Amino acid sequence: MASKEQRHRAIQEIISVESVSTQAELVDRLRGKGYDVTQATVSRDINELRLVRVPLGRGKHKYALAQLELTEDVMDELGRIFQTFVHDVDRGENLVVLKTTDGHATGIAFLIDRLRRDDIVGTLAGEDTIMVVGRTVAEAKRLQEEFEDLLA
Amino acid sequence: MASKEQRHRAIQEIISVESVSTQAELVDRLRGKGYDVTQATVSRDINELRLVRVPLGRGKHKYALAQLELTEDVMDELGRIFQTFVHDVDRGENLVVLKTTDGHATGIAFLIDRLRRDDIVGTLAGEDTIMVVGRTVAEAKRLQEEFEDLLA
DNA sequence: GGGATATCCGCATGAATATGCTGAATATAC
DNA sequence: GTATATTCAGCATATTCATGCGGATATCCC
Repeated sequence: MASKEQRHRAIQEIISVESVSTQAELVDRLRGKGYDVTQATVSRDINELRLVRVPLGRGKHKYALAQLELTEDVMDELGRIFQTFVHDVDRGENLVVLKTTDGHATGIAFLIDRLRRDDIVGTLAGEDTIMVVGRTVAEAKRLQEEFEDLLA
Repeated sequence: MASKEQRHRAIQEIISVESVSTQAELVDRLRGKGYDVTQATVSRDINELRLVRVPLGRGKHKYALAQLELTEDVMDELGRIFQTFVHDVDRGENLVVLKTTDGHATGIAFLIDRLRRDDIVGTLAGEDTIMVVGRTVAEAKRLQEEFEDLLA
């Protein structure tokens, strides 16, 4: 018997390949692949998979994979990680310097990069040090404060 | 008279601050701010703003700003990073092992974690090695293939 | 001004989605 | 084994959302 998990994968595959605009349509596609389910089940699947129905304008819609990283989430995660691995925040002009547990600088720098903030020009990571290059001194100052808040 | 554009701004502000789960609720909030509209209008606004209703599990939902990066993007980025830093992919049962340029394992492992894939139980990173724990051998096998494809 | 055209939005309703309830299947405990 | 709990999914329906239509107001051109 086709498991729920398999069906979930099938759904993700379908919506990432073709453009599905309603659950009824998704039911059709699933039936085509041998998953005989109803709209109710698909609705629950969509909930569990956290899929979103994105409006495309002119009344069109399509289902899409939920964005896994909302900026808030990244900040949340960054918060947790900061408390664990970051020991110190300092700054010289527009350069914010973070001291981390040995070996974790690169990982944290990756995460910071992923924020894609306009006020961050880029990051550079060594073994236990990250340099975050702010666009301006003022922006770096604000950044420093934000980072410090994460530590608190 | 309050313009449509102002109302659009108000909507974006509302949903980014509080958790709005239905259009009716959004109508209430808007009325509280002096925008006297009906659900129909809000529905049209949501379409124009391309807002999505994200399932949060247990039947809860909230409206959110359209998401800019879909999972595909993360995979794209992972692809670029893999080509630069990952040298080898191997596997023993349900453990996929990645060999990376020295010092980059942690960073890449962070990124893999962020995919939050159901088929990945977790990752463990050393200096130049990442172990990705697959949920099953079959899934790990598929993962290995995916990773290898990224290298190609 | 007045007619033509376009935008906006409410109403009513149709379309789409979510869910309470139930029974069946499966896992877990005894 | 049987008993008990949990998961799963269908049905019927409630809830939520989208939209055709028409009226109101605005805009432009003559």
